Amino acid sequence: MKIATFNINGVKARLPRLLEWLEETQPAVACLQEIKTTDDAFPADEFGKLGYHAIWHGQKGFNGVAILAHGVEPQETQRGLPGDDADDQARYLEAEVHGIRIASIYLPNGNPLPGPKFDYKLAWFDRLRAHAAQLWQSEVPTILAGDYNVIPTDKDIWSGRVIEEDALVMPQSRDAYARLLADGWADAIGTLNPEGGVWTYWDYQAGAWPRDHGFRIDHLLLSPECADQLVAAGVNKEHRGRDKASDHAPVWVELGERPNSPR
DNA sequence: ATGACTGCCTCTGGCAGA
Repeated sequence: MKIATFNINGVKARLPRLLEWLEETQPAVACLQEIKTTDDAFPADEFGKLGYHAIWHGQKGFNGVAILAHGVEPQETQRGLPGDDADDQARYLEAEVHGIRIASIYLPNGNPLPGPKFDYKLAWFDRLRAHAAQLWQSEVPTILAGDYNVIPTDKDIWSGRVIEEDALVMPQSRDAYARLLADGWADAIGTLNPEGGVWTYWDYQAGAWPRDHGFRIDHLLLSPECADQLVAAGVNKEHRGRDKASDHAPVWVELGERPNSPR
């Protein structure tokens, strides 16, 4: 079963690209971020034509997350990240699909820093870790998928020098991400590509795409029950090069019986 | 090279993104 995450940078502007990606790669579940639409304008019918059921958490103008599931209704388990009643940004949605709990996460960017946006990012990270610990205790197979807005190490960016003062690489951001991994969550792409060099984002500016000046900020973190089932993971890089593409590429994991696992 | 883009909701320019 393939589970994917895709920061689409506007579900309405990106709809043809998104639909063709679903048709071509056929993920069982797709987590979307930055849908940038209010709930009433979410194009659920278009996904329905391809057999996908959807839940979504929208917001006017920016942010917004969704979960699509092929042939089955996602069973929503959480809308909005717990831990701060004053936080009204649409950045977290969670559902159970085929017995797997799946979160679609759009972690705050955090720039500029220092300042309230960076503080919000770090506080959001703390809340995510606390909620993830609760999910862990439930022992339901879980995948925390989305745009974490963290470049985990210098192996995850084309050049470590270019954005050294950026919220994506600051030690506080990297430490917060590392704490999730230390809690036991497995970074699927990172685990299978220890040498690094895998990108999920290329800026629209400065010829970043044709020069392959990218970095890795979209992650799928797996609970042990899911990590044991991990057979492959990758990036649909080619989709980044198409007309009117998102600045992110889709990232996916394939779960199933591992051929070498003991019976 | 100090440059370079894109979407959104219009206050069609300012904000947000990364």
